[in-house]
Amino acid sequence: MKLEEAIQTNQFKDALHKASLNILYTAWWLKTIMTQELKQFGLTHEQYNVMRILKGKNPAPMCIKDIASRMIEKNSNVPRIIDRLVVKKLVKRTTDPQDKRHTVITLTPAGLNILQLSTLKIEDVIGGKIALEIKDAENLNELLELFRVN
Amino acid sequence: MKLEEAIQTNQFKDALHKASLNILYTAWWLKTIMTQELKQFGLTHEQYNVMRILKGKNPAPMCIKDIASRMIEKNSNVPRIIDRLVVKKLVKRTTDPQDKRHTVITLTPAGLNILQLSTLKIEDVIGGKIALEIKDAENLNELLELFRVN
DNA sequence: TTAAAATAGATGTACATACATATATTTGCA
DNA sequence: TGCAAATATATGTATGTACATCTATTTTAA
Repeated sequence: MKLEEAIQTNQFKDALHKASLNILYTAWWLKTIMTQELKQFGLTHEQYNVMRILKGKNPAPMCIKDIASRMIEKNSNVPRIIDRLVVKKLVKRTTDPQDKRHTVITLTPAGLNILQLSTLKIEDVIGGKIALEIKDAENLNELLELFRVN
Repeated sequence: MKLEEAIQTNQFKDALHKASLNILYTAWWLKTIMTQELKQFGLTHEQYNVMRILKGKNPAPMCIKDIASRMIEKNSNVPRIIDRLVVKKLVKRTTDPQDKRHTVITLTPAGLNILQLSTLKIEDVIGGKIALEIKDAENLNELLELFRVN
């Protein structure tokens, strides 16, 4: 859907203003697709994101701070997202005996399993819904980096 | 800041996967800048967005549904955002006598004033922080539309 | 003409963000 | 050594999203 149709307006100050709204809308659109797909696994987008980060180091554990530094949304309250994953027994939380300030988190086998299943599904859907050539994706990445310059 | 640095990884499946994360991160980055600037006016990003939508029809009132249809995030709970603007006396809420199902909202003079001040500030900051040529912005808009095709 | 369906909005709950503050532990230095 | 500062995490509150459900009003069609 075109942006103008999605937000029922074509009153943009200029192309930069429109690009700002377009980025916000596209991010919402993408999150919504992922949220829909993750529902069948009982996961939220953010819980999935934390689990993917954990998988990057698996089977080694990660502390809260290291997880947080890899989150897309930098103000994510990681301890509380972990709370919910612990309740579902998808991760395990223990205190690092080397430094008792650290809470260390590891994926459980059940967590790893559900992560693999949901990742297959997500990649399937993303690949199927998003029809962007490699060349265009690379170009998009460059423009987004430029957008954030400074 | 480069995406790789921002989320402390360079493990992307392909350019499309990277673009997805890049869009989510850039949206978060942009919202954060706006949130910072709006703080001095006691507004959140979403409250500001609702007020801008109201300004588009000002001085005519808008009903909740019409406001919602123009929101970027389509699941925004508009009645509750309005609640907070009413408390701050930035908008007025009345029932439409023509159709009592409709709640109609208008900007107050105070609301219009704060909107104008905050818009000046926002445009200043956006213009100052985002160094994207018109040509690049147009290109970015095209790629985002392509990203959402289907 | 009146009862069912549609429409508009309000409200409840779970989860998340933004941010301030509190607590526990470790480090560093006088 | 011992205490202040730094570090890591937890927790409280306001706001917002996602979504289900409830209420009030209007439209519709038998």
